[in-house]
Amino acid sequence: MANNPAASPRVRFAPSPTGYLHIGGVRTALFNWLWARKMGGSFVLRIEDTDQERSTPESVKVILDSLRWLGLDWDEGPEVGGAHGPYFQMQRLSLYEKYAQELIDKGKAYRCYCTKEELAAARESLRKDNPKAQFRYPGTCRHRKDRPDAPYVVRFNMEAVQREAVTYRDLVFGEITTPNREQQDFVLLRSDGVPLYNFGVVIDDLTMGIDLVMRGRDHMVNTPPQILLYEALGVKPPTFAHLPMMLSPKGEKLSKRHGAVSVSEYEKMGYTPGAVLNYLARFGWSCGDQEIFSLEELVDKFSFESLNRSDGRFDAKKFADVAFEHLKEPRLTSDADYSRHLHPFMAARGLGSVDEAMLRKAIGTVRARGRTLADAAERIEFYFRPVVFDDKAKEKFLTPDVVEPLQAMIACLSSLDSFDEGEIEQAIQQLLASRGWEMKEIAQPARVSLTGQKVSPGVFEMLAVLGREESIRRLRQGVQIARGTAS
RNA sequence: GGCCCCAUCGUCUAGUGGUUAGGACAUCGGCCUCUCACGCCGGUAACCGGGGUUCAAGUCCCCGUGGGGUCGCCA
Repeated sequence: MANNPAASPRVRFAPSPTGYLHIGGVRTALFNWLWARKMGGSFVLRIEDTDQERSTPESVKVILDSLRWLGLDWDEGPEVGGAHGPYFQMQRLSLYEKYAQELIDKGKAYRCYCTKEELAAARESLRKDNPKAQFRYPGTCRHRKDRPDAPYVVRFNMEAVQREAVTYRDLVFGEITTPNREQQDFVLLRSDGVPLYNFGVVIDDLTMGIDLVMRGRDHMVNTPPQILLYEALGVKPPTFAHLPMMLSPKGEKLSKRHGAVSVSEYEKMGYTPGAVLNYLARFGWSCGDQEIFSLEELVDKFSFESLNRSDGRFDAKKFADVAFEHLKEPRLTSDADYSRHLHPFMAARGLGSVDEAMLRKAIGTVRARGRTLADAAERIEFYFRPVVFDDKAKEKFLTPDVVEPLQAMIACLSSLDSFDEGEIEQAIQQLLASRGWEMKEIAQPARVSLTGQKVSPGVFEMLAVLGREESIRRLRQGVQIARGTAS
């Protein structure tokens, strides 16, 4: 691309606090964050709370918490402050007022006294006369010289724009040209002085020194009027980069109808932040054939050249696989991180405090099995509580004929010097060889004794995690059941 | 409908004029094996259509077609 981004960019993520943090929004935030981190720039968080109908403080908290959980830290914004604050638009109203006045003074904007009702009526009558026509504000108040004592909005004056079209170079899509006849005298300030999206964004990006605006392609249509606004103010517009959209599996706009779309839902399902970010990063961006990335790798490898232009469809199965890959690989989720992320899921099962050293060893035995943290917690809990027997498992595998092998196993384990997995396996294999038994004969009885279930990690690795004392205790219990002397 | 954008397996994508069109997920076989997994091996599967340009086009151009975005005192 001819337009090179600045060396030390100032980028921003500007969500509106009207609900949860949408994964599409996370992807936008991620790409901005990656670029800032890679280039040593600044990632600014700004809250666009000008929709007073829908904005709530709870949503602000949810969004901030989600970003923190993901690890997308912001250099300036709510709670951390910064030199360009405040970072809530509703606290910047005087700024918008000031710039609006400047535009009015220059003849680039004007007060419009038309009421919503009048506009709605005009829209309606046009629709009746010519259903195909598109309503545009006719500029009724453009040249009014009087200043009635009535509510007004401030509108941009397209008449003051000389050029026929706006052309800009998008970092992803290349040169984009939009004819100005598509624009109209759009509203800058509402009658209550609160700015509309396009005006608020421009004034904030300008005053916050944002030099690269990276956002979803659904905003591409906002770029020309925003550029017109920068020009009317006599300043150079930032560079723009639009991202292809993430659509639903059916190709529609992604919404809650299509499953989980809020980050917190993935947190609850037991996906790690790294996995969420990984999946989202590979959506519209690629790096050769590599699929799995750590956050550090993403920072290192992100570039605009490898951003895609076409929209894609969200694929929950692929996402689930990425989540699993991250849990399997200690490089991506260390034992410490695994343990930390697993904690809430253990707590939910009443295991809020377990021995950390044992937990970490246990994690090693479920990494290749637990597809989510929730799943892992379920698979791991037997280590930390008395055995709960599955009736069918007990009936099928703890029968009188397994008493002897189980007892031999107990004796064998009792005689070991150390109790690590390798040594256990070696000793048991020797036992099997000497008696002419096969592993498959004793594996299920041992497994059911140790876990109560038919499905579990490998017998040797479980013994090593449980330790000699607990292992023998559970095996003895198995023997008792097999003998029929216990139920 | 106007304007803007996009177009490689079902999905995410590699590919920057010359490839048996590669990888991943999903799917289907098989192997490994103490259960379940992991892992490994292999199969099915794609350049939207039509015109150009070129010795040569998935790659460049044009036109269709299809899909998406957007047309508020929402963001």
